[in-house]
Amino acid sequence: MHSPELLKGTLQTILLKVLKDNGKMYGYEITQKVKGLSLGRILLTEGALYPTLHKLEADGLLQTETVLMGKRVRKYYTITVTGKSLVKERIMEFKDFIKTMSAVLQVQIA
Amino acid sequence: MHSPELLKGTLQTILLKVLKDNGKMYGYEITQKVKGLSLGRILLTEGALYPTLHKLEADGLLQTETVLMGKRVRKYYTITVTGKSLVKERIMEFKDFIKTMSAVLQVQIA
DNA sequence: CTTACATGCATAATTCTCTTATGTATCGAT
DNA sequence: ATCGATACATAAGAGAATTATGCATGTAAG
Repeated sequence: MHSPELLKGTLQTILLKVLKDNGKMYGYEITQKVKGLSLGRILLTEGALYPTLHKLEADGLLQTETVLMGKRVRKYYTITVTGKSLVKERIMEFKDFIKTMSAVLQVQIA
Repeated sequence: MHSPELLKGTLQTILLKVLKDNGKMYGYEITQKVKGLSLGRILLTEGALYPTLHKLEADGLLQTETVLMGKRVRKYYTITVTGKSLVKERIMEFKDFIKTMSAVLQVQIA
């Protein structure tokens, strides 16, 4: 994983986006999906993941559904309508951020 | 200014890069330069700027020179050789970060 | 002439977000 | 039976920023 400092502030956006694209998912599944999409570069830690999921739920951006798989508990998360509109906004902000940073650092993107 | 969360972790890189490109500069001058490059989107606060400059100096990435302008003190910063090689690395990391995030968020850059 | 804004540096208290550590527990493979 | 993967959760601590505060000079407007 590359310098994790940069990830700060992007976790919520990542979670919302992955849930928007993939429908119902549970925590561990999300970590694996993000690991895959990032080619192993983003490894979500549980200490960051679960509190953030809880916060997003408390804020009404995610809904949960607890399911028993055999003897194991699984908590499925689904994005809400509010969450969907927020993720759109966040991604636009992220693109704008990249544009701004590229100008400041004088780097060529893509 | 857009959501400042994203800026986290990029401040050191911004300062080093601006000093690398512009030679000797003082704190306030840096804030104005960054404001210009970012078209007013990145407004560095003093509470973040000065402690970070001090840290970069303590780490041997910047050198200082204090000058009296009339009755006012100005502290000029210059990037060191170590600083120059670090900023190169940091910018590469940043580009990699953008690439990774673009893959995760499924957004088109450029 | 005084008030406000820009220039210029600095530190302290607080907040936010994440890492690291810890705890609990199930499942499958060796 | 033991280890690694699966699965959730919280607490303590670190790091990097914001916000607030303090000090001081220069300059333009009213």
